[in-house]
Amino acid sequence: MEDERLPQPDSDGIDLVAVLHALGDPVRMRLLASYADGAEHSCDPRHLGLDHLHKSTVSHHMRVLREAGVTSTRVAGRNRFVSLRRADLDARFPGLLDALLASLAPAEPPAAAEPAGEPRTP
Amino acid sequence: MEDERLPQPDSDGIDLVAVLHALGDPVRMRLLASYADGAEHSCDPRHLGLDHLHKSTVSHHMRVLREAGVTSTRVAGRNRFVSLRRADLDARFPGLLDALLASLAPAEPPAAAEPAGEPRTP
DNA sequence: GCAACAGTTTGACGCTCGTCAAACATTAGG
DNA sequence: CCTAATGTTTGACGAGCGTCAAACTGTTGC
Repeated sequence: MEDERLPQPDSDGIDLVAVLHALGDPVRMRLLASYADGAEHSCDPRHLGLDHLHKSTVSHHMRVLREAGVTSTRVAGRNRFVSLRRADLDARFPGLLDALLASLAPAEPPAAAEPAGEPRTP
Repeated sequence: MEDERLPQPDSDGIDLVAVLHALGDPVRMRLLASYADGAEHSCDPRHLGLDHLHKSTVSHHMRVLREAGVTSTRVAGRNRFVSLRRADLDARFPGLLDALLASLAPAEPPAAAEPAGEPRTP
């Protein structure tokens, strides 16, 4: 048994209000931004830009996201791999995830038109 | 002075997390559904399908929505007229409102194929 | 085995939230 | 004026949330 998943609501059991409530927190929104790449992520706060938070706090937030149906957690050995349930969310709330992710990443499109004189975010 | 508005964040001051937090409550989501028609609505619980709630509770919920930038409240005499800030929300979070409203009204498109035997919502 | 690792669970703390009830404006009508 | 109508504000209460710290579970590697 190397591919078990932590308990989560099934696709049509995902409730919109529960999703919005889960996402109505800055930390969990940051987590969503991390998961937006579609890849699997560990739970270590340092891998998530959340150094300032205790690991039990991060664990709590990830449980909230999972129980709301936003994420899925795969258990492999002593690691947990968390990923976004994009297909399920898109099926149940078409366009919602796209709108959310587009809204929280507004500082990217210009693609570095600067003359490389002073990199602003090294 | 008959067209004053209660304090509200200006368009670019609307925060996504605050909006999601405001909408992460069943009562406020119901209010959003009522406001989806774009019209102005009174604050009376009985006009909003919220008979079971005290008017002060409804007043509180509407304050939360307004302070999050979701709604706007116009004061006219002893009435308050609340409406959705659709243009501002669409400008700041394109597609979000449409996705939300589409997701919470999944029982309408068939256009009443019933034999009109029992009108469900008189 | 055993110690280090990756997360979870439990308990505690302060803070916020949703709700009601009562008191308080402010306006409209007789 | 006095009263009714429409909401808002304040105070109280219980429930839930976000955070940390410490104890715990299960896994990997030596």
